[in-house]
Amino acid sequence: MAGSVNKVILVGNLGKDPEIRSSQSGQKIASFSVATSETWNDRASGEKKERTEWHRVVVFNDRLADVVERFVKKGRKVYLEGTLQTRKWTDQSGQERYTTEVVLDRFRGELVLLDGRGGGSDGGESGGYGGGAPAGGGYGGGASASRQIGGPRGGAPASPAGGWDTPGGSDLDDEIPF
Amino acid sequence: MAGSVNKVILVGNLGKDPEIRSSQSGQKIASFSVATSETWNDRASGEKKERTEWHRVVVFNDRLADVVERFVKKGRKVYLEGTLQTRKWTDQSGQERYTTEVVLDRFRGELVLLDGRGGGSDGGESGGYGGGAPAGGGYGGGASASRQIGGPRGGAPASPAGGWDTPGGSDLDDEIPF
Amino acid sequence: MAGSVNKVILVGNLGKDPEIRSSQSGQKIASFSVATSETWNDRASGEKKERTEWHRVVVFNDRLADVVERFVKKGRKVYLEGTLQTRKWTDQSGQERYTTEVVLDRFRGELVLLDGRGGGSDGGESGGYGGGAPAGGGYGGGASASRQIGGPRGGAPASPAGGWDTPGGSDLDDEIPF
Amino acid sequence: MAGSVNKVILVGNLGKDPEIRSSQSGQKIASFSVATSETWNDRASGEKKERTEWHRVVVFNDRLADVVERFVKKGRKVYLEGTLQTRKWTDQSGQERYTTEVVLDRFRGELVLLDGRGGGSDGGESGGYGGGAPAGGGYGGGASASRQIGGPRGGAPASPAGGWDTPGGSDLDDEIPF
DNA sequence: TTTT
DNA sequence: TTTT
Repeated sequence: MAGSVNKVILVGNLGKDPEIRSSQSGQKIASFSVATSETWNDRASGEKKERTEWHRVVVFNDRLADVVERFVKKGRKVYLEGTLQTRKWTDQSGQERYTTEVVLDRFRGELVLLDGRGGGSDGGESGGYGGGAPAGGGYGGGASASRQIGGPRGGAPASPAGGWDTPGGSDLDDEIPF
Repeated sequence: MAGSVNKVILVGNLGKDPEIRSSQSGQKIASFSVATSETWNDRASGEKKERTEWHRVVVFNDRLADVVERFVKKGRKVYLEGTLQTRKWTDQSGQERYTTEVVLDRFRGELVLLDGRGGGSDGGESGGYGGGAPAGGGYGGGASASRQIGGPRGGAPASPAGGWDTPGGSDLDDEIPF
Repeated sequence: MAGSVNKVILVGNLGKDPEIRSSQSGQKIASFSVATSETWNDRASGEKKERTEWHRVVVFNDRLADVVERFVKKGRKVYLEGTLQTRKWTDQSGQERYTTEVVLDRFRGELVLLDGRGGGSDGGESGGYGGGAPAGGGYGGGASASRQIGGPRGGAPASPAGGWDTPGGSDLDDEIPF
Repeated sequence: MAGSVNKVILVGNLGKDPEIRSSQSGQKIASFSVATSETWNDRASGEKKERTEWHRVVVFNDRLADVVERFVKKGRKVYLEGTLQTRKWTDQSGQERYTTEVVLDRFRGELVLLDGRGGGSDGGESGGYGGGAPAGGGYGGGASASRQIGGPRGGAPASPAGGWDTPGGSDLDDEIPF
């Protein structure tokens, strides 16, 4: 169908450290669960209530999965954007099951780390994003599925301002042979 | 958890007419499935491929459910925004199952009708949004869960411009005793 | 026009403490600037570059403006959702000017506080969200424009699960006389 | 700043046909204005009111700009996603001015055509998306800034389901040497 | 004016 | 399983 949009935006915390595995072709895949929750005051009882929702997230994207592996830990808060996908599988008893996941793949998906704190209970976090500067990666806290080469956003952002604000100045395009 | 976001944005078409039912307390509930799809050219085979995803949508909101009942039909394209919720249920064989739905409720959710066409195969659509002007309802093609009273957006949008651009003019607040 | 969507989603940090003022009708209005930025490696020079964008945010919503006043300070990171609005005004020289703002109003807009840290350079922050528990307000870190009464999300979230997962159990509606 | 998000989502109609131009480096650039509007019933007067907002959109992305040039016409409804950017310029009188635009660039931005109708007043639209099937382009109504090569979504979407649902079947990765 |  |  032409003309559709399938987008999930979550801000939440990881319940556990991500699982990292590889596809048959060697692509890195990361998966983890993110909790979102909401609180409200029950009108009837006057009590404060809370409902937590767990979201299964799967990252089919080498670069993003690598970011996950290096910087995303249990307890960390992330902003992420992906698509909603339901897959069918068969359980041990032969029954068909369905699982809905938030998928970040090669083409769509964004991941932003939202806190600089350590990743939760594992004090042993080393080289993680939260521990200081990324270990020589230039990872700046945000990553999208846009491109594979050249870092997080992989080049220069659209920056018309440059050229337009500086008449006579060189067009940004000249500087970015993309 | 403080500080979380749970948001789904879909643009897609309904596979069937919505189902309308009532809760025990008399609240109107609407549910329907929305298809999103994406096409791509398979690199290996050179073939054009398509993948369709079906999303289960549930509307727990009297006013929005009413909009759904009146204007949303099979085949129609909608923009909608809701939250992702997974609920547990037990199937006939006593097994636990999980179903993930996009929920629009009293507090969050938006629904926008995106085409003026008839709603698909049912030629008998009468008084529907797609058939021309809404039949005396003032429904303007967009509806949010923000409020129950006063129509789709229930009053006036924030319009500081008015007051600021027209010094001396009456503050919009004066007109909207909310 | 029926069928339109106007939505801005930002995650960024406040450059200064918010300004709080009142409309003629006594409504509280909060405004502040949020910075978003992106970094990339310039392909030509190999240098790391950064571009910061400043967004003007205005909150026309008593309850949300109150949350801003109490918990949102310089340096804090927020998630917010609003609509894009451009207003015309006349400068001192009589020239027409336009300013584009992200507006959270009575009907639309969401604000989520994303860090628990102190609010930046002003060590004098007192009673702020970042400093510990909100001072007797029950503010849970997230707030939407959905309702005025009853707290952040003002009641109970849609929770069909309850009723459905517990056959024979009372409908949630019974518990939430909303 | 690490950890920020700058996102605009619009669904609206074009006020005029887009303008297409080229950067100094030969990159195609498209720009157009999109109207969103909201209607509400004024509580005081009982009148129906409407407020239309115009958004300036600029596409710095060869492929997307090409899609705009071919399929996006006056009156058409589009879903688009971009980033908010304000640029400074100097008017004829030497005064500094600011203009805020929604930017779709090489790295971020999405564009989805939402109606199959003709593009408005120009009855002469030929070969346009709205006139039926795209004229041999494989453009399927949605386009993102994700990649330059290989069509709209440029390959295969993440499709773990395939491999997982069909044990023994070939991993999708095998088919997509990306 | 923020942040990393 | 997270977080506040």
